[in-house]
Amino acid sequence: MAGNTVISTKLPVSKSFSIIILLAMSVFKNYLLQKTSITENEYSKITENLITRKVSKGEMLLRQDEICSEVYFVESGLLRSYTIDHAGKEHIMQFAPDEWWIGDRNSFYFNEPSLFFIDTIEDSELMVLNRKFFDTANLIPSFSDFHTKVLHNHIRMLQIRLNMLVAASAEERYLDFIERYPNLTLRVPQWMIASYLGITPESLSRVRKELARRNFRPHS
Amino acid sequence: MAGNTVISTKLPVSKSFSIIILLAMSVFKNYLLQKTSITENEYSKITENLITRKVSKGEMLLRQDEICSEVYFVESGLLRSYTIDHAGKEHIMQFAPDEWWIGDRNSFYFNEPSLFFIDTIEDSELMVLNRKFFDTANLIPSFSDFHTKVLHNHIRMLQIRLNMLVAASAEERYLDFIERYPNLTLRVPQWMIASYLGITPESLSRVRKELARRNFRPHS
DNA sequence: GGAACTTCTTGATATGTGGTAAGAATCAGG
DNA sequence: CCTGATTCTTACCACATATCAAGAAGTTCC
Repeated sequence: MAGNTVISTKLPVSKSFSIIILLAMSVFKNYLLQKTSITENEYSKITENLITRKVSKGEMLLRQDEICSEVYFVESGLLRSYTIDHAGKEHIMQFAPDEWWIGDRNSFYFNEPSLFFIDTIEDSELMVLNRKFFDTANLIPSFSDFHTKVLHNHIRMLQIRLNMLVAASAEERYLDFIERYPNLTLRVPQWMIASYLGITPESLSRVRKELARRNFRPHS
Repeated sequence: MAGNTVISTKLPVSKSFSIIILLAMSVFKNYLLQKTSITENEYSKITENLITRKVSKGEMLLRQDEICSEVYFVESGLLRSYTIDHAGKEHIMQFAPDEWWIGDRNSFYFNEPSLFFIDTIEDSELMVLNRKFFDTANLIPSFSDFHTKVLHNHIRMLQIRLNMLVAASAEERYLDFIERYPNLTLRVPQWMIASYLGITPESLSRVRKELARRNFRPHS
């Protein structure tokens, strides 16, 4: 991966040092220690029975109507969750690149059949979080607070998307997407972006053509 | 209200007794004692500085770009939250009838400018919940757990709506709405339901006409 | 390196929902 | 109870996006 290449080039000592440290611990550990004030000890304790899982592109991790018994923290790679409607069409609910969480929170929390499918768009490494992890970790106030924050972030994302869907045109939604997720724009096939935006791939292609005609350049 | 009328009719002693108790305490107290395992003492403590607020139909409680510093628990009445797009059109995000919560959770939690407006559709009585209330109440594990549950419910509602918007036609969304919220269907003006569904009032009128033509009867 | 598949584009046409406008029905307030 | 305001309906036309179909470009894999 990119990180390894960086190591082998000459860097100021302090910087390469910190990168080594970062590689030495798991992405999840680094993430949690940074976002919360839990100690290394506490981290070891709550994660002692956890496993990371390598999944290759296209693997399915959750199907509609199954109970979601694991939430994933993406250490590397890219996942998506999506529904399939009665006409057999997919509708992407969420993308989850590095350092994002993915899972059907309702299914996980309420033990209900899941509304959606989850699979991988790229080869990925996941930290697999089960109910026991959340039960234990939530006893630590710092984690619990952070978890509440994650839930609020999720609500925000959903609200913004809902509002875009009812208030904005396909073109506006696309422009919003590439501004909000510039890296996803490059990593994700166009038809998936279309699905996320709630339009067909053909329509997105036309939107892009029209933007090109008007000489639109992203990030300029 | 309906409850008072019931009292004056003859009921088995135990039932009328419980109704009197219920009327004697605030709706919010009854709700919390029922949904959580907090004690009366704890309830008194966390609510000692709270006020209830009577608001008449049409009053605005939050405007776009303001910081949402209060979350409301609806004791009676009906509220809505909505955005206004660049063309000046309203898009209803949520209805909040009796025993629902309403507020901009992100604005409240992250201290950000709110995305939406909140006003009353009917004369209402609200329990006004401020940050201090949540800070104190969340120290009680039973409340904190329940609050997490409320957040998950909110996420579920948003996800289902998002999915309906991208996966279902206007007619399907309307049928889903009247099944999911039969009482709202009667209390809320049709143009607001249209707004909630993401269509124009004219379109909803046509959807209903078409359903009538096909002899559709709700709840049959 | 070529075959098979997937993705993206483009054109022609269809469909669902929107916009405008007008009238009917219903509601609210003095 | 009457008057004005709001809500709902209907008709006609417009427009955004969907659908279908075909071909081009790009990717994957043996």
